[in-house]
Amino acid sequence: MPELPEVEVVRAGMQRHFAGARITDIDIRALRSVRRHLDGPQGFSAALADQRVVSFERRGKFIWALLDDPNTALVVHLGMSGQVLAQRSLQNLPVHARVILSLKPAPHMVFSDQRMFGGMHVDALIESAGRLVPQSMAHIAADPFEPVFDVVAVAARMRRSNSAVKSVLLNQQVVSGIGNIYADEALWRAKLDWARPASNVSLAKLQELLDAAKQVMGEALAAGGTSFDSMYVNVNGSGGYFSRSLNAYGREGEPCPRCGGAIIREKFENRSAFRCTRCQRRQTAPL
DNA sequence: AAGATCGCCTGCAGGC
DNA sequence: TGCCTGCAGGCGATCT
Repeated sequence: MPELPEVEVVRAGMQRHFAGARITDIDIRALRSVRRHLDGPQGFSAALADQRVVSFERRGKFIWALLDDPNTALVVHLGMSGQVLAQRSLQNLPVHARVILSLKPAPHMVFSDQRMFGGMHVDALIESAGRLVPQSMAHIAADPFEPVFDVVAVAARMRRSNSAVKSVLLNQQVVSGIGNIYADEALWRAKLDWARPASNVSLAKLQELLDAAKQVMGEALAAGGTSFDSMYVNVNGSGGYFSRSLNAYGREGEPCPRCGGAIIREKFENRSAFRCTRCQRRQTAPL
C-alpha cells in the first residue's frame, strides 16, 4: 500500500523518465480511473493534449505534474494498488493498465491500478499551506518532509482531538503521507497504544510520535530509493523493499523486537492495528 | 461540527 | 472442486 516513501519513489522515477516531454496521445482504458476529472474523459484528454510535463511534485501521497499551462496540473493518486510504469513499447502492457499517456521524447507513461481506488485528473492550481497545489487537494496538510511542516503546531493540533491517536495520525488534513503501516510503526517507536485519545497524550509525546513517523518513513525512503529498475517505476506495498524493517505491522503472534512482549492485532476502524502488549500497554480507565 | 461509519474495488487465502 | 467469507486500506461521501 503506497504511503509517502513509496509515492516519493514513484515521483522521483516519473521526474527522471518523463520531465520535459510532451504528451502526444492519451488512451483511457478505464473510465473509473479518470472519475475525478470533472469535465469527463474527453475533457481530461483535451486538457492534456500537446501539453509538456514540466516537473513532478508531491505532497503526502499525492503526485502532480506541472504543465506548460501554468494554471493547471495533472494529478496522480495511486490509491491502494496504483503503479506508474515507463515503457518504451505498448506491447506487454500490464493487465491492469488503465490510462496510457504517450510522450515525446520519453517512454509511455502507463498508469496501472488493479483495484481502481487511485486515478488521474487535471485540476487548477491554488495556494494552500505555503504551496501552489491542485485545488482538489487543498485540504491535504503538509507532510513531515516539507519545510513548512511545523511539528510543534501539528502536535498541538493533534492534542485538541479526542479521537484515538492513530486516527489523528492517519488524518491527512492534520499531517499527510502516513498510512496504516507507518502509523503502526511510528506508534511502536514512540511506545504508544494506538487507541489512546490524542487529547490524553502529552505534547512532548505527540512530537516524539511525529518525529518517529518522519524517521521511519525516511529510512524506508533511503532503502527504497536505490532498489528499483531504471525502466520500471515500481510500487509494491506488501512484498516490497521496505517491509523487512517493520517492527510491529504484520507481526501478530511474534515477540516484540524491543522488549520480547507479544505483538497482537486488533480491529480498528475496519482495518488492523498492531501493537506490543507490554511496551505499548493499554491504560486502564482514568479515575 | 467533529467524529464515526460506509462504499468503492479486485484478488487471494482459508474454511467447508 | 467450488463456493463463500474475510481481508487488504486510501479517501471522499454521508451519516450522527
